[in-house]
Amino acid sequence: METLSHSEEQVMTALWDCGRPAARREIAARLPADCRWADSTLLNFLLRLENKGFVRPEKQGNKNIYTPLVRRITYCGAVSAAHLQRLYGGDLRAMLGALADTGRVSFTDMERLARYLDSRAAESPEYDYD
Amino acid sequence: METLSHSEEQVMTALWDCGRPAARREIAARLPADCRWADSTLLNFLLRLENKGFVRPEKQGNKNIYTPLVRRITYCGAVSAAHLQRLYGGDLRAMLGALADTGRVSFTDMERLARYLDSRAAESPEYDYD
DNA sequence: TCTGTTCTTTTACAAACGTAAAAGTTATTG
DNA sequence: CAATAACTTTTACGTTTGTAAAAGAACAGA
Repeated sequence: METLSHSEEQVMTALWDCGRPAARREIAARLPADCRWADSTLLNFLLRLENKGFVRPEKQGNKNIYTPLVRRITYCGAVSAAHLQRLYGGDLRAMLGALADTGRVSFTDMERLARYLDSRAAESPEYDYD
Repeated sequence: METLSHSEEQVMTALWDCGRPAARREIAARLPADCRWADSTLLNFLLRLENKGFVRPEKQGNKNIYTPLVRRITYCGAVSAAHLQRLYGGDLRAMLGALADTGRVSFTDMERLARYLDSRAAESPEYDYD
């Protein structure tokens, strides 16, 4: 999958947050506060996203309505998998260890995660990809 | 912490893999196969890493010996935390869910992770940051 | 229909990145 | 010591990224 730059990803995230195809203004409204861009800036990112196959614009009057062509979970899964591979050779435990050892994730978080994994394991055998 | 570009990170990883301060040649030897760069390319990345405070070079004869100034786990923890925040708002379960739902992590991996978390929880209460 | 407003598209430009040639310096060896 | 080999430093250049002004198209109200 094509990779996104930081800004492109922020735009895409805002669009996903809209929950449905959205126009420029709606997307802008969902952007984090530190993204107070000129209109043309945002539209340029949307154009780059279109070229990368992440959105399809559709004219509606003089406005464009943008539809996401990649699902959020698909993108996030791919990016996280790449991250995991790049930094930890694919070892999940190593990643969690790093997060814990640098105080980025608390004991409580880890416990919650453990419980989540247990429940998932119990009720979702369809995730056995081995 | 200063962020690293992809290439800079690869160089840093190679240096970490050396396990001790290392010269250009040793670092080059640890680089992944797809990084067959000219000498000056690698040295340039090392210079950029120096400017970002990640390594300190020390002349030894006409060679430079590079010492890492940032520990691997510190860097990895920070990058993973940023990743987690950026894509999942800090929710570990969401990240694991995305990895599992896109088939990037198997049921067995998840089980292993759950066991790891349990053992960590049992024997390492010093990781309680709440 | 004229004109101001709202949108988009095109063009632009500086900074960061990937990559390496050229130039300069130190070591080595015949 | 002269010539060559090994290294590093400096300079360079095309691409991608962040950001927006300028230019062009469509709409809405007087």
